[in-house]
Amino acid sequence: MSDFSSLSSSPRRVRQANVAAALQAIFAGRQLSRADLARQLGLNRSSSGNIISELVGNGLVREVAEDAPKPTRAGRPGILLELVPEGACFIGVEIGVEHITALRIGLTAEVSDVRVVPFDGRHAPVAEAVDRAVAIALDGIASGEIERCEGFGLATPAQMDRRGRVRIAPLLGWRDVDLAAITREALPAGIPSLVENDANAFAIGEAYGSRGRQRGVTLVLVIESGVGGGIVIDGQLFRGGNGLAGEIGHVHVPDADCAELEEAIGLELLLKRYRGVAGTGDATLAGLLADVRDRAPAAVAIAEDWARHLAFALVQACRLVDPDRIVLGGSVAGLYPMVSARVAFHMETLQADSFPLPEIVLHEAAETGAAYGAACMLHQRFLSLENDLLAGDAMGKDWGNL
Amino acid sequence: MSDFSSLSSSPRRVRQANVAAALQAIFAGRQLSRADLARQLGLNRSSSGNIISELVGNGLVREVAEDAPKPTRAGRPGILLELVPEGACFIGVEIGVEHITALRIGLTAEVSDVRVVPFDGRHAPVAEAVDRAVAIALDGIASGEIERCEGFGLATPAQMDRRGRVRIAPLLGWRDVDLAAITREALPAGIPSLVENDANAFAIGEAYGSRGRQRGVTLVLVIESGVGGGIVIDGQLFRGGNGLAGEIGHVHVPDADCAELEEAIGLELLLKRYRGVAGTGDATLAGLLADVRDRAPAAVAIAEDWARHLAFALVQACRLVDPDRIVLGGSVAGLYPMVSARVAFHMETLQADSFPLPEIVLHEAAETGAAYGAACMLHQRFLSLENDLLAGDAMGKDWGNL
DNA sequence: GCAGTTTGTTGCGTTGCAGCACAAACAGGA
DNA sequence: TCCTGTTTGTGCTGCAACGCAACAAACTGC
Repeated sequence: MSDFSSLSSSPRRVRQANVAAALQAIFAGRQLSRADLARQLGLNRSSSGNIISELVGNGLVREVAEDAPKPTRAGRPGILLELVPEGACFIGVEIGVEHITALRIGLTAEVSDVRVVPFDGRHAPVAEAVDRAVAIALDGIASGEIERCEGFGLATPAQMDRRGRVRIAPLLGWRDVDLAAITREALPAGIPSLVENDANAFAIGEAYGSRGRQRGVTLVLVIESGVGGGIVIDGQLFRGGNGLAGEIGHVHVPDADCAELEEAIGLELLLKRYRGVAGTGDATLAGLLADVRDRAPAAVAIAEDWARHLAFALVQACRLVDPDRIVLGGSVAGLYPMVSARVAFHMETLQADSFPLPEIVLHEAAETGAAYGAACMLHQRFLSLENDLLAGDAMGKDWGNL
Repeated sequence: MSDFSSLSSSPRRVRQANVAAALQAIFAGRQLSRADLARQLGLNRSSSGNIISELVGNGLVREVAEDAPKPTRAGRPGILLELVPEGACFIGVEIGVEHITALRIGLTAEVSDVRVVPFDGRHAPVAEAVDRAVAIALDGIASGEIERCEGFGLATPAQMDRRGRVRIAPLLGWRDVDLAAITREALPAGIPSLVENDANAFAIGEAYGSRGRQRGVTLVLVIESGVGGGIVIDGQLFRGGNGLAGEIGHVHVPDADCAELEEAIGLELLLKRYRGVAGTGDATLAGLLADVRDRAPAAVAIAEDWARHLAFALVQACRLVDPDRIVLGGSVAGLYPMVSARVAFHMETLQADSFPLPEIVLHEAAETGAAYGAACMLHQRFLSLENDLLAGDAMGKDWGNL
């Protein structure tokens, strides 16, 4: 039976919606006056002021101290408002194959602390890994301000449904575990938690980093040993029916010896081919990148094949998903800037009709991307249904895993 | 600059949202009592009754006349409510290559009138085609009740952006025309209009037909000479960045002589191969279907290749879009029931990991699918921001093309 | 016939926004 | 320097819409 209650509203919910909209608008605009806010929200100035006074009282919003850069317009200048960075904090953690990465963001979604701890994810039972992640996060990252902590997000290279149950995580050796429940139990009571696939989290983080939800469709690829992917539509993660949408790594590419994109452009094949031409044993990604940069013919040939395969898969994705932007992340994506022209060439050749090709960009700070994205998902939730702080009752606080 | 006004609310908007939610709930549930509605909407019974009395006054909702099937439960039985089919009407028209199809649906989204008129779309200027479509719709379909007409939707085999500007329509010979504007001008003032790609409209219609917006992801294929496609997410059409999402017809399939799905499973190749084996000249789709049904070996071979290619493309789509359901429409899809086992077999083989395959269904009534979908899009809009009838001002009535 | 249950309606109270008025703060011109 | 025009922030009043409680009505089952 369908539930339409989310569509209906009551006076309480009206206020809740407006408070949330106000927070999102300030987050997106960085600095706004009460009058600006009223215009953007379509509210009266008096209502805007009322909402702001409430948020200031809660310590989430403050007036900007120095008002030096007066834009010198006619009329009384407004008092600019901004989010208080310390007003809330959100923790994002990634359990990877070799590291646990933990970081903290504030209300402005800027990173205030990062820790990267070596961790052998290949031989770690679920409970142990989660306990370790929680310990790193709570003891190190959020030591002083657990009372302000509004969420704990966990990103892992695992295929899971939208309720946070892991179907399979080949890299970590997990299978059929309820990661959401395990995480919930490992945390102190009262901290909302969330678990997500690492590529999906990465995708959200990339789209979210630049000031809140932006319109449009973004396809994100994370290229390491495997190739993960995620799709973000208007700032919301698109999971598909089984939480597997965007899994571009398993898309077919036409080649003699490798059928899937993951095998064709992943780290393994790259190093295998590089070992064949580099001669000496220590063939690393850094070495390959350097050789390509120096235009060593054998390395360039490897890179051009990489570009061709990548372009082919991207064109398939454009036809099905039609993204505005494609973001490349992961260490192997470092190859892209040197062959971006080749990628564009192949894509244009394949796109028979002259349709606008999406913008392709390289993501920096790829190491912390997934953890940052997990934190951003909590931040996004906090700003969209900000309520319990104000209303006092617990409605909504217990948001499942989604 | 982003606009957050859609997120904020005011008493006016509260009522508007609740009225819309009520209409949607009644539409989805067919027959509800005031108390049922209150429960589904999370409102008080008094508010529910208030909203209903307003809707009854507007002629959109009525009490069910015969209350014969008493479910005999404890307590006073509720008075069931239903939508008034004649409360509003929506017109959907498809301009095809050979026909113009026009139909009318009422508030219950059931078709009340259909006309199919021969029309040579290959040599028709835009303005002429649109004028013809409008004439058929207004004179024939909506003759008596134009005052109740709440929308005119036009579906065409054209690639267009979300503002209704056609980039190119190869089958109709159009290029760079503002179809939305032309349609708006061809209509009498006051009738909201909407234009949409035919495959997209078909997709919406399929997902919408069974009682309002349903959750989940549906991928729709329309297989004729070409292969069109559309994606519906939670009842909303997903257009992608340039309005090209779901264009599965251009996905690559690995084969010697045809590179794209459209060529591999479209009508042309099918008939070409069938001509080669059937001997005599009049090779039709109906003949092929009959031969396959009779297990004629040459025809079965053609059908099995068709199944293999289709399965390959569907698996690619599953990896990127991950739909819950796949719907096959168009005349060529009639081949599917005879080879569904082959399709399933190939898909399972390709899906190395044992992930749940989506349900695949055949769509009936494919001829009127696009026109019906266009009408459904208007119906959907009417039910989601039903306002001007009640509020009196024109806010929202002028919904652009989207 | 009576207890128990569910429904539809009415009146009252509360919440939250809009509209209006007004003081404050600034730019520009006489 | 003063005055006009403009924009901002803040009270105050009114209104729209919902929740709550109470009650009559309608039905089942014992």
